[in-house]
Amino acid sequence: MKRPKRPTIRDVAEKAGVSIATVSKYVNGQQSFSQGVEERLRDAINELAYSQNSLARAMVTGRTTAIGLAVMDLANPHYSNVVKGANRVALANGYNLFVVDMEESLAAVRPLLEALVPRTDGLIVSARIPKDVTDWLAELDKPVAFLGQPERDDVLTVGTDSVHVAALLAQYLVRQGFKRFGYVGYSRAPSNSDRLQGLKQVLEPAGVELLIFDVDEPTNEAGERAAARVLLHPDRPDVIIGWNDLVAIGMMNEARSLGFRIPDDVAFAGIDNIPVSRYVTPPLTTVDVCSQATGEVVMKKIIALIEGKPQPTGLVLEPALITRESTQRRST
Amino acid sequence: MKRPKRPTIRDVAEKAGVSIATVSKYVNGQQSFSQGVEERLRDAINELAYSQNSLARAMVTGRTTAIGLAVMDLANPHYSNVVKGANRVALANGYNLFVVDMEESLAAVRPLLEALVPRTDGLIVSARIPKDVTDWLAELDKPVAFLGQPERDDVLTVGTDSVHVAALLAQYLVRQGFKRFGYVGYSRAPSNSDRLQGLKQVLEPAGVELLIFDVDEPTNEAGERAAARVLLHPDRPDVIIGWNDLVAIGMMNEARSLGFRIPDDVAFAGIDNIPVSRYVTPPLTTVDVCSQATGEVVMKKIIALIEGKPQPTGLVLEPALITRESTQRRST
DNA sequence: TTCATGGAGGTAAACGCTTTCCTATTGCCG
DNA sequence: CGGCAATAGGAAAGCGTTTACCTCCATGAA
Repeated sequence: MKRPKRPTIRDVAEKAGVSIATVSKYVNGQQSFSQGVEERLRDAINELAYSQNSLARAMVTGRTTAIGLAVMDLANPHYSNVVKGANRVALANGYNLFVVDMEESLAAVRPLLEALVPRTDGLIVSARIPKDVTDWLAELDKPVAFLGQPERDDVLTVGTDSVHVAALLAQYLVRQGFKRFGYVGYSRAPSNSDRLQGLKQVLEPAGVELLIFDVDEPTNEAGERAAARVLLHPDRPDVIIGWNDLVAIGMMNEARSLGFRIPDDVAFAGIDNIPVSRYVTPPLTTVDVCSQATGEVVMKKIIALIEGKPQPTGLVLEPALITRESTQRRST
Repeated sequence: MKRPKRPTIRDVAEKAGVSIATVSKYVNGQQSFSQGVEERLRDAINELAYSQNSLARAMVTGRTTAIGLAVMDLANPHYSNVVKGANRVALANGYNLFVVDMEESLAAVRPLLEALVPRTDGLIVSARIPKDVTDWLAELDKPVAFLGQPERDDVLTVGTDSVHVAALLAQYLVRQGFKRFGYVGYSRAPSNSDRLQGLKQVLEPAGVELLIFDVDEPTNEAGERAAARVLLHPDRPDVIIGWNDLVAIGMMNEARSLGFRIPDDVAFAGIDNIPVSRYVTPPLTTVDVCSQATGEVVMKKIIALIEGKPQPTGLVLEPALITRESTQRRST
């Protein structure tokens, strides 16, 4: 269909009657040229629609001007926002951002990253990948940053403190007068135990019950499936905290189908503050984990690292409690 | 910080005491080896933690086993789903998918794509990019596919028919008895006029009014901003169609804040059937545009193209009307 | 007129790999 | 034990660039 091979620097040189070195210098704006040469070069490039082969360039310079960002699930708005933030900063600094979706398939993650590494100057990887892969990445010859909770203290990690996030939410809910807490976690995430710790830290001293449930994926659908299990529990919670907003929203929806009034029969809260949490009914109480800022910060840091400026390895962002109607009882 | 240069095939060859050709053959499993060599190779590779430099490989083979997908806005769940579909198919076929977010910044799109082209075996680009870029892409030496409405008939394009999508929705709404239609479009998208055409095609014969408004970006926020303009119009519509679900949801939310009852005072419908449209209150009537299937289909086709199997250039998916409560009046 | 100066433009090596084409060794059969 | 095919392993070219280094010519100062 499209036979014509891409033109190379050699084609341009030939057409313009100069050496390839000259073309290279012209394309990269490295020196000035006599009027004749400059003109011929410009014409040749336009006629051939030449553009640099970034692969070949990267091979010799060792720089790709690209950064890779590997996330667990692009369909999760939390990650979409991280990507947004990262992308803006990358573009503003002249880097391209290549995003790859690991699809929660932890097994296949290594080859995927191996393919990504040589194509980029630095990598941002969402945590929650196998330890051996983490270690391999950390030993790499190029900067790597992680999203989430630090697993090693010698590598750049950006995120909020899960313990703190959970505690923040629990404190507020206790103050609201809730007595029986349900937590629907995602045990495959390492930070699940941190969140539990944060909850217990607040709930135990307050003498409040905590029932723990689990979902097998952090999605709306999993939340819907989990809802009945939680709501029909003999000791039904009066407030349910979802692993994230997606799970909480799924549960809340199902709860309504089952005839529960929210928040009066049962209240819900999530974590992440994804955009839609404002739009569901009732609007969802949640904790803002600075998704977009995370992307921005991690990108700034990794660019600094790429450019040889050493950076502190850990960076924790301050979460913010977002209270909405899903936890505000009229009686209170 | 991380001084050690990545090991190359040469390091492995040296350590194992063989030639680099042998290492290459081993790594790519191209021939059998004597026991001694095989063992030394395996050990050397493990000890050095060697992995191929995919850039160098791509240079010589001319194949990257990667596909690029450039979308307008990754934060739009419609695109997230396209990506999901595409990613699954890519992975299943041994390709990596690199996603880039063009951020609606049409000006900077050309350099971005120029960087992407040499790094991939094929490109999928969401339509709505400048004509000259489209043409440049179409002339490329590698397969390109577009998402959306075909702008040229010699290049693979996958999507739903915008005229049809709009008509489908309009038909249903007319049948529901709505009399004054509002349409809040996104005029910067070429398909906006197709949608208008689809609406008019149905509404004019039915003798139904159509008021047209515009948003400057297809987001929740833009919907919220537009809502007042539409709702306070002297000739207020009894049903409002948003450019997409995001806009519709934003408007609906604002409408409720303004005290309108939905759908009794004013009904809303969107387009795309993004996941959250089920979870808002009331659930949003919309048209499913097969986001995920679009991704799957376009990826299958482009892989076929890469592997030399010619494909039909156009492929239109059948949209499906999704009726929900946001347009179901109790009175009806 | 001469000679240093500087800048335009060229030559060739190198980046890390694959692949074609050889060579040399092995195993097998008669 | 001789001869042949089969096959393990190596040498070298080449993918499209950049870049260090070199040459050459024009310019200007003495």
